[in-house]
Amino acid sequence: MAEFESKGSSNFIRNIIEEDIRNGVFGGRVHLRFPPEPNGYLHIGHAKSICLNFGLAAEYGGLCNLRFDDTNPTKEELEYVESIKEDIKWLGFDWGDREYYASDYFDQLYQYAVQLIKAGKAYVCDLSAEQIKEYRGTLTRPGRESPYRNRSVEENLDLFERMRAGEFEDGSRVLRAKIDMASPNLNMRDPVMYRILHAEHHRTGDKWCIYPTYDFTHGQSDSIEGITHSICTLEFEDHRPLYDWFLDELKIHHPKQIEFARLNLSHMVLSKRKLLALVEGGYVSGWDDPRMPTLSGFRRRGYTPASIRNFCERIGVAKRESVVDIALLEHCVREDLNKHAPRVMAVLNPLRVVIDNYPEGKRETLEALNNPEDPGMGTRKVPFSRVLYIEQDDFMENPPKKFYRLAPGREVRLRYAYFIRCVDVVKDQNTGEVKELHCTYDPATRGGDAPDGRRVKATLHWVSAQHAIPAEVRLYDHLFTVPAPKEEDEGADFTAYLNPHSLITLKSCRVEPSLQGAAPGSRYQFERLGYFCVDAFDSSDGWLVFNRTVTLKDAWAKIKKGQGLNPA
RNA sequence: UGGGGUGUCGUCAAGUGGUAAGACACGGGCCUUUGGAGCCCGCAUUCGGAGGUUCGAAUCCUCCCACCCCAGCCA
Repeated sequence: MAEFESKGSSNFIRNIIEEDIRNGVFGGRVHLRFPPEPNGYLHIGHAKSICLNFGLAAEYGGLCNLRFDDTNPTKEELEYVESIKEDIKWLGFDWGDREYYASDYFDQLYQYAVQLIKAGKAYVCDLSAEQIKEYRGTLTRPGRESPYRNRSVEENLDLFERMRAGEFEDGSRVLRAKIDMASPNLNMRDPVMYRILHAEHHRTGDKWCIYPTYDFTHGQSDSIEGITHSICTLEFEDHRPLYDWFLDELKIHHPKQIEFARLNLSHMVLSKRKLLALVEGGYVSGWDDPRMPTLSGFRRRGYTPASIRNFCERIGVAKRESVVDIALLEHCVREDLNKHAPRVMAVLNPLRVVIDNYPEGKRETLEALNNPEDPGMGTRKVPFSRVLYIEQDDFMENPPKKFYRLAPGREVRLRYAYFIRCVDVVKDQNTGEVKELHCTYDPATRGGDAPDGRRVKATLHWVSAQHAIPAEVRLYDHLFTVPAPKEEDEGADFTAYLNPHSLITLKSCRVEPSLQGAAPGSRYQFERLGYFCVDAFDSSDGWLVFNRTVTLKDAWAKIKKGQGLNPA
């Protein structure tokens, strides 16, 4: 029998799981979980973890739970749990009825704590936060034992019960594990298990005024759920000995923890702190600003769930910290959208073109392919008339080498329409700005083919002036100008690298009439320009707003850059 | 100067003693009614460095170097 149908390349986590299955560890079961804290929005880094956990579970015929690690009522909110669930569903994963909360285990956790107290492995400590810090020692100096470390089991039990009963103030006492104040691993220097927090929890209300720390919750929660492999990020590697200690002292099911490196994306920041700073500093319009790396931002930008899943598969999983080039993500959306997005013509910066020899008042309906990649997507009608708009960038009065679009005297093809030749250029008297082009068309080239076999170097997109719909288009670009927007040594912080052109709003665009009534969120390819989607919030029946998801690969832009011309 | 990790192409990343996959990016070509898409070719004599073991090392050993994480009653 075939080993495992391996999707993508192998990685160390797959290797571990496969070996465990082979050896019958955990009875061959694979049960994973995605454990977010409901204190913020999910971003693409979380997507990596979601795809990993849910993907691995599906791959090995296992299960993946969704568990909210909600142990800190002062930071967590219902709004976040809702957004997290929505984003996971959008990404395409299903946790079935296995929606859990660490807070569901508060009673059990309390019992575990009592069990450790009774075993002489935990004690109530009256030291203040500052004192605990002092007693902890440093990286190179061992800590000192708390004077409360050797209280009797009875006293500890009594004090802990009274902590729970609300007799003490926040911060006045904590429950600590009695491990080793001299351990080189600071996590083992009698870590805090419970703290007093008179705060209302979004799920348990005011039932508790003591809350377990993450360290005393996470491992046991995985254990309670029968998780086999607890996949988490690198920074928890140092905590593993502590989780092992709790699980072993408690003598309960012991999942295997595996750590991997979190995702970093070039030209972007992914830390919660920085993302929050972007939102609060007004650098972006919110958590779902299309420039944000949040799943809600990508959704609004027009990214497809499939493209993000594919990206997460392709970046791989490893322990070395790395920065993935955002070009790979962009490649993944293009790849998906190229196959599925209907094509349409839209002119972002209109330049008026009058076809001199085309009858005034005449209108024709031309047929256009909805997707050359997929004939099954059919065709549509596009109106043509005497006055058109083309892209300003598609005309140059004095074209440089390699520019083979429209220029005085030059002939080009209008996509699905006719060959046209530029015969005159109307310019603003004062500014010299090109206001309008006069062209002639060749009636014999209807549809875009010349019966005499003559060729043109370029094909331009266009819209009929009187039929086109006005629209707003938002052009998005990388949020940062540098691959790794780090903190500067002095002065500037990471916001110094914000790209001033990350959003360009165009309000005099013209799109072909078939776009009338386009559904919010629907995605299109604007031929020769890129992929765009109807903004789900700002677009309405009367005013279409499009977000640029990603540009098409642009050979001309590259040439321009090579020639040192303004990339514009 | 404690402990835990990591170092393979510009960027990710396979590789687990038998003679460096793949992807993105990049360069070149073909094709083209999107300068899109697609297709083809090229792209690490070398795996952080230095020694060593071996017929043979990115893989084993030794030493060294660099980078990341840890001193929250955050997760």
